[in-house]
Amino acid sequence: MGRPREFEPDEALDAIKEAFWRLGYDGASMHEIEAATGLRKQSLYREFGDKRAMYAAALDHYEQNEVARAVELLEEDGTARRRFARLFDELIRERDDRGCFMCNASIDQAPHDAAARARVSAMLKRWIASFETALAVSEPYRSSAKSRARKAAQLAATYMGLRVLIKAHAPEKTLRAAADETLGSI
Amino acid sequence: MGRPREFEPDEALDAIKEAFWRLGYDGASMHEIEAATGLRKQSLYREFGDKRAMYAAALDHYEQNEVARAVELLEEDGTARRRFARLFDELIRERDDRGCFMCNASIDQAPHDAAARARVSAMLKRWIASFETALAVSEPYRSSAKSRARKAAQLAATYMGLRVLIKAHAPEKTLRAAADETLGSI
DNA sequence: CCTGTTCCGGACCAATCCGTCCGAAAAGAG
DNA sequence: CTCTTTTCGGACGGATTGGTCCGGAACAGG
Repeated sequence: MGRPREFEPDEALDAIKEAFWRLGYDGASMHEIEAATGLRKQSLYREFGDKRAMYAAALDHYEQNEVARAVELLEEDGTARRRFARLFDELIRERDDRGCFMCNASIDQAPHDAAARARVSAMLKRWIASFETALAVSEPYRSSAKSRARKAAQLAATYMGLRVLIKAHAPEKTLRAAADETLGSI
Repeated sequence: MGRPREFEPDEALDAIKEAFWRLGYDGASMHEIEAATGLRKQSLYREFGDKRAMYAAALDHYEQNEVARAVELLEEDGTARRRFARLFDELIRERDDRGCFMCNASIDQAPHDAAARARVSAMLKRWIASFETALAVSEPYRSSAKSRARKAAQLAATYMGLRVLIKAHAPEKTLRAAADETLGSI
């Protein structure tokens, strides 16, 4: 009974995520979010709560989509090196200047927002775990937990660093060099 | 003639930098900056202009101090590997959770602020150039410009990535592993 | 003394922010 | 039709923001 909701919550959340991702928490005013979603603020507040809750939901949405997609990419076939080459190649080819939403959140919101901090922390664990899983298909990483953990940590640092360099508009040659140098050591 | 200025501009700028570094551009209100510097807003506006100009000056101050200090650390004696080990060791030992002011700026201000973008870009170039200089004391990097550029790019990505991981409170073991893995390949 | 500059502290302003509330229209269920 | 719920659009409030301005006190040089 009652008038049915006219929007798709997941689509709205996707637009909210996009706004926060592109503009940051402070940069994305409720006015911007209204424009991005095409919804009025009451609809947004009723559906998601306040702005903080929208941000937390946006981070969750990022994990369930962008992060999950990268994890799947690492789970496709090929040697460990081949898998990471796919990940890094796509990263450099797209050169998404919104950066990594998780990295952005860790810098501009995690210090003030406990909910965001918890989500960043959980997402980071998932990243590193999936790096280890992808490494484990090849030697010596399958046999040696130590070399697996070390290489996963290095790859994680390189990945995050590349995303920062992309955001800072480093030349493609630098990005390629950094990626190739690390990929070659797998 | 006239009453003399009672504060040291460089000390004030240092406090301003600290506030922006710790809180971000939006998080550091003029009220916070007054508290951080111990000065009233008129003194600040007269000395530095508006808030944007203070942020730009803070970035310059960061380059002339923190970045310059790291560059000097890389110019001390030792093999290339030893030099970067010093840099990374200090990074991990301090685990400064303000993060890298340049990285922070590239994420939360560079997209909207052309002056900040230019400073980030210049600082990044300086970083990479100093990495190449430090590498050039050892073979094969002295002889091969190509391997020098590649390794410098990798080290830059690793360094930025480590700073993000530190900000995200990754466990020390992960940081150490990432640093050691890359240092070992120099 | 006089003049010029800075300092303090607060008043003030216009804008923006998040969030709530209202009224009227729309759309489904009973 | 009557309920109930959602949607729209805007008004509204309370807080905060960056920035200006003012008055009086402090401090220097002439």
